[in-house]
Amino acid sequence: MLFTVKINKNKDFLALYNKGAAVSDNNCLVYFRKNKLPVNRIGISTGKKMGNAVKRSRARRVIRQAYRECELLMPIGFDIIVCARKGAAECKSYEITSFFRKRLIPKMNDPDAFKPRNKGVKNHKK
RNA sequence: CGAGUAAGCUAUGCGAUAGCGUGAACGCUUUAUGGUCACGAGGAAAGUCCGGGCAUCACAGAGCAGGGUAGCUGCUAACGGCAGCCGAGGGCGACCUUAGGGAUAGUGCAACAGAAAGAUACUGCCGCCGUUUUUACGGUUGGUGAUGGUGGAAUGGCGAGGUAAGAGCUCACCGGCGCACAGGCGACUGUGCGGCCCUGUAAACCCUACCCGAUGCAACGUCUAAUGGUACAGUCUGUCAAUGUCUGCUCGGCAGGCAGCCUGUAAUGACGGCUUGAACUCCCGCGGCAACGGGGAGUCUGGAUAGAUUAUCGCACACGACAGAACCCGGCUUAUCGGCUUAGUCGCUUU
Repeated sequence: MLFTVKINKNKDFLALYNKGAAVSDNNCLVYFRKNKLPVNRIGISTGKKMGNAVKRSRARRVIRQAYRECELLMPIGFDIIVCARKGAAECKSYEITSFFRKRLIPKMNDPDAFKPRNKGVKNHKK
């Protein structure tokens, strides 16, 4: 992968869960956030809810393949975390690719993408 | 042909495009990197239930406690594994199952039922004595031992003899126990003799024999940036006398706590450990019933580190189960769509 580093620190994962913007469908849930670096950083999370080790590996591979296909289209300078959901083990990789293209990339390019989400959360609490 | 038994093999295949990890040589002044070639999950990789290797330690040693194993002989690095055999049980048979030491070392328990779950007693049977015509009733009495609806289990079973009534009291057969002899490395088997003391339970405590230090690769080792005196370690000095640790306890050993000075180290990251090993394949007029051992030739073919070993499409058919290495081996157990091979057994039909 050309412009991409892997995320392997629990600290980074927690920061994204709390402060990142999110997009989701049945197969996966994506958090993202600007990181002020010249590269993208990606992490893939497959929890035990997914199933056994074979299913989790399958989900991880499909997501990685989808990311690879979309990589050149993405803006640079983001942290991204993809959490696999139950559908990810059975679906084809182009399903996730199209999800990335139609939903995720437009939002990443939108400068106001994650401001409204934070406000929205606060408003719900009030 | 059908039914059944045992052992073993296999684990969708092929192609196209794109991509990932490791290694090799090549290209480039070097780095970055580039294309090329080779290789890249399993029979259970799983559960983590046993056994080892390897590593570390505040490991002297002894005893007790604790844990494990439990027919015999062998195999093995070792085992709770495997092989062969013995005993017991099941099947017409091929064959299968077996947590299979000790109940005369001791203690405990045996609900309900039943007279009784150690045995003394009660009830019964018979003798004797007394009362009485007999029957029957009674006894500070003697003998006897299993008749007593039960129960998982009742003093070996069953038959005959025997007797006042009975009883292994005697006898035949069967079963158990002990001793002797014979066979076997041994578990054990066979034969003979003997007397009848011997309820079950040890996945109840316990006894006997043998074995066991703890922790696991996030073990452990090497190198290193920055900061600050934060944490840890060490020497020395002063002071305190309680504590920690060696699986638990005892003896015993080892280490001390606090303050000050000085010296050093660690956190982070990288690399090693990390894959050549009790390895795999083939062969032998090799040894052994076998597990296994010996010899010869050849191969080396996962080593990731947020974790590579794939994604998408097409074709074929029997429409694809369970399932993904994380230090490495030997087993066990559990999950599993199907397909195939070999060797015995029983039954039927035909010749």
